[in-house]
Amino acid sequence: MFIFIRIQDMINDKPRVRFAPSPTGYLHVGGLRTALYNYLFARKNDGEIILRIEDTDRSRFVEGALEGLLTAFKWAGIEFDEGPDKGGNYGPYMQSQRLDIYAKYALQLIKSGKAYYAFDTPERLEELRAELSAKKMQPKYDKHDLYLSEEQIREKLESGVPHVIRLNVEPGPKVVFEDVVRGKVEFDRDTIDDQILIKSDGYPTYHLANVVDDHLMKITHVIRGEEWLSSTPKHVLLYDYFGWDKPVFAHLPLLLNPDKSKLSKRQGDVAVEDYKDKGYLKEALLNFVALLGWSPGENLEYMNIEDMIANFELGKVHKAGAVFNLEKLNWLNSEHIKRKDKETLLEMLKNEMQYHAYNASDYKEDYLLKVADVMKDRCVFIRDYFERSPYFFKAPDSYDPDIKEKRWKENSSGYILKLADTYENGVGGDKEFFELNLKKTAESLGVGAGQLIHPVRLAVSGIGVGPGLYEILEILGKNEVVKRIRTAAEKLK
RNA sequence: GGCCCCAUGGUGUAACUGGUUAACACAUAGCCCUUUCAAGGCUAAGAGUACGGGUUCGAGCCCCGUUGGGGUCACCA
Repeated sequence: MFIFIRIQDMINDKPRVRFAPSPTGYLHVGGLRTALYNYLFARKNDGEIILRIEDTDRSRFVEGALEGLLTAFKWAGIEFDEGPDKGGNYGPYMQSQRLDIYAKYALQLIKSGKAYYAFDTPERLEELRAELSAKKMQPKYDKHDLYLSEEQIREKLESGVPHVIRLNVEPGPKVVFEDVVRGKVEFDRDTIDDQILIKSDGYPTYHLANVVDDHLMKITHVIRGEEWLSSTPKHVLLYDYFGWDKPVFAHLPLLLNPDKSKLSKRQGDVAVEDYKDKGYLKEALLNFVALLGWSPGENLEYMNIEDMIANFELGKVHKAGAVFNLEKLNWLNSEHIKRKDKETLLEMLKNEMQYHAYNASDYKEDYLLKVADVMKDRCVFIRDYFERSPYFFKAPDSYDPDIKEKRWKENSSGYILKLADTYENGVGGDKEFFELNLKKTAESLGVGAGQLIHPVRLAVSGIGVGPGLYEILEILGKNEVVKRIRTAAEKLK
């Protein structure tokens, strides 16, 4: 880390990082984590983060994919400094719009002998692969067309034989690079394939495009998932062939399924959108995903984005893959809800109402504010306001039979009716009023307060759990309380 | 299979450049609080750091090997 910072200082350049997804139509939570680390790194180090779309596979074109990505990032609150929607000085940021650039650099490589044309048919390549893997050898291109004469090449090109451009990996010393999270990583050159750089449709492959773009876009740190580690030597070779400075590499540990395989759709939700729809707060998702592979130490777990930026260090990223564990995400969600101020919660509550067939305008603002506040310690999701305390939004239309069985006695109707009268005739309406009068009534009835508390809870809420009874009564208000008690006394008789 | 990466309780992580009984959080169990349920507080159980060697006065931290897991080997990214 120190070395990197020094170099930054020397060339007086801010760190520039990028998130470079292929547009699959949705944002993967692993991608979110990668983007987040890039974002945290950029913000922490006063650098810039750009979004670049790696859409060089025409066969995988997905309509509206960019929009989906942008929407997810907007929801998550991750803002890029440059990108296809924002522009910037290093555009275009869609690789499909940079084809001429890649062609130019590929040609440069051909001229220097570091790349060559190849005219193999897919069938021949398939056979070659089959042959090699039958011999238990690494499937690798055999450099067949490297030895074509200039005449032959010109002839084929002129007659329009489909061709690709391949990287020419020559014998030499090991390819070595330093990874911020993993340290020194080395590969023997003969294990590196003559990767296709330009496909027969004229589009570049990832390997060429990302190296060219990272260089041209002045990317200083490449922070990406571990699945890229084994193709990094190809990239390193490209930088060397071009004579360019290499960026700093940091390969992040993978996000795993409970069975420790790479996090996949088959074993659960994988799109950011899914988590949003399930009711996770962006703060919680970000917080959770940040902790998968990184820890600020000092027992810090709950973090908002500012905390994360302040504490983030690439060097502290863990090496091993991390299992995506929903239980902790749930806990963080409740934790983030719990710490929201009630005004914020009110807005969230109002917004959520539409999904539960309620209308925010049917309730007074300060009423909802009290509800928001009193229930927040009991909610893992905002929808829990409706699932755990529906009685704040409508009078109970049924009563939990188990609670009735347990708490409702023969005399209950009479007792709570008497209490309703006391409430109705009393002066006041705060929780002390409800508590005092309940206790007085119990006393005059010669029974314990519990004989009233539990039936009243059932009467006003229909269930047996929730905030303190007197708080519920205060929020509901005297008239509603009296009404609900009388209704219940009748229905439960 | 080749290559590469990884390995601390069930899960996520901590343990300064090797230094006393391996720490925290989630989840689990119990207790306290609350005449409810949560939240909160307290406590418990749960790893001797995959295994085996080595270096060292001393190793979770360093070295070697083994095992296990993962990633990657496309005209996908």
